[in-house]
Amino acid sequence: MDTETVGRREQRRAQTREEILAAARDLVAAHGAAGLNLRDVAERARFGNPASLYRYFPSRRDILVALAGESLSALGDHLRAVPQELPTDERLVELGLVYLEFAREHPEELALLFETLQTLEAEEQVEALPVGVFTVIDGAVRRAVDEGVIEAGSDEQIEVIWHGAWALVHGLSVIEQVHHGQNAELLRRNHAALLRAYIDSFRPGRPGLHVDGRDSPSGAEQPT
Amino acid sequence: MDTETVGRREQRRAQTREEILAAARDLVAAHGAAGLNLRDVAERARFGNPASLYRYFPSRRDILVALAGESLSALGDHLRAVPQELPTDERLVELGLVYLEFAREHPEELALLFETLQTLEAEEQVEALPVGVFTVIDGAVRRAVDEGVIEAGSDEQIEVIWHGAWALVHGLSVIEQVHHGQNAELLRRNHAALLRAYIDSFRPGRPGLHVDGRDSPSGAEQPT
DNA sequence: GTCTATAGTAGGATAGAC
DNA sequence: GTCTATCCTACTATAGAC
Repeated sequence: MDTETVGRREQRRAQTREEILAAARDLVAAHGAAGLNLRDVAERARFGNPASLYRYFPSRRDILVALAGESLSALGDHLRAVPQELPTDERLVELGLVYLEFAREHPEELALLFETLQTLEAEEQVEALPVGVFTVIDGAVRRAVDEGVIEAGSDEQIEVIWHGAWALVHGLSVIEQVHHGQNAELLRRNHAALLRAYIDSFRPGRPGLHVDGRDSPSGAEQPT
Repeated sequence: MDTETVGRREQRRAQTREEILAAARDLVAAHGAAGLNLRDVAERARFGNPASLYRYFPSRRDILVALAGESLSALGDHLRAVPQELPTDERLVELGLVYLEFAREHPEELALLFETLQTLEAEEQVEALPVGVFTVIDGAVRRAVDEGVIEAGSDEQIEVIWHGAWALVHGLSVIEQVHHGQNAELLRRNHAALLRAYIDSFRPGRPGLHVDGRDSPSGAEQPT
């Protein structure tokens, strides 16, 4: 076996895969994941017909999962681009705004990402997607705790806080999408203020978060 | 024209429409809106074939829009069932928990609702959907302001606060869906605590929300 | 590894009898 | 207003030549 030849072949192959995914990404951005069909992908990737795609991906679904992984990775790149040098609380706000910007520019990719997360079991998520991206947020919150910007007494509390932050930010992105006109603008202009308010609610000396831990038997009160 | 006869006919017709929607709702709950097809709807509504559906709805899409309207209406019923007598801040938390419960029990319907909101323009939203439901949340926040539980100086501020609350709650519902196992449970158990923290951040005497109003020229700082 | 051709399936919508 | 029958389109995926 000539390893160099194999290396070239594999590189070429990986490149073709990338081209297919790039074509698919454009189409998803334009028509949504549900509207993606292999004919268009083949055409856009300059294949004569869809059959060739099956040399690179075993099914349509695998293309979408790979695409979701790339989207998550891209989101991670954006988040990591937020300077470490920013004051910790401002950095948290900025991370949120970057997420919102990503959601605004790539709404269909983000929707695909959530759809994919939903259909995969926990272990499959780890296999198929670069879930390490989430450590960026976790790390930022941990730093805020270390520096005393926010107060948290346990890992679980930290987890709840950053999941809540993720929820707030993602929810804002969803609601921004369903609004049109003036209301959307008013809300968008106040995203940063809302993020600051959320962060402030965990500052030391506040009533704070009373986290109900993983092993504690008493659940929070549930309606009906 | 015998108005009574016409009345009966129309009532009968409305009832059949309801049966179709009920069938569609079950199928959407089971397989998602994207998976809904008219053959299954016809079968489940005890029609011999899909053709008859077109006497009641002009297209598949119209069925889905009508369904989204019913889902929003049902959500409104759940929200209105939260007792007015509760202390104002607890009532806000409870409204959030009820939303989360609804999202947990009817995830596909809620997804359809957002999908529908997204595809409709602002005026179409008002025409096709019972958007008055949103006044329940708006009203609850206004009462909190009147009672001094939270502080807000303008209608715009109130709007931002309740849209933020909606975002947080909806985001939590989405993130709950993509989590499996222990993490999901930890987060779910702390939903109420997160909602309380959010509400507390608008209590009087806090740094509070500095809302950037609809007509003010300066936007909040945006990343890059 | 790319092509042509096509199998196989499915679903929205309509025509027209009753 | 419900039925049978069917058109038409579209899509994933595979077979097999080159």
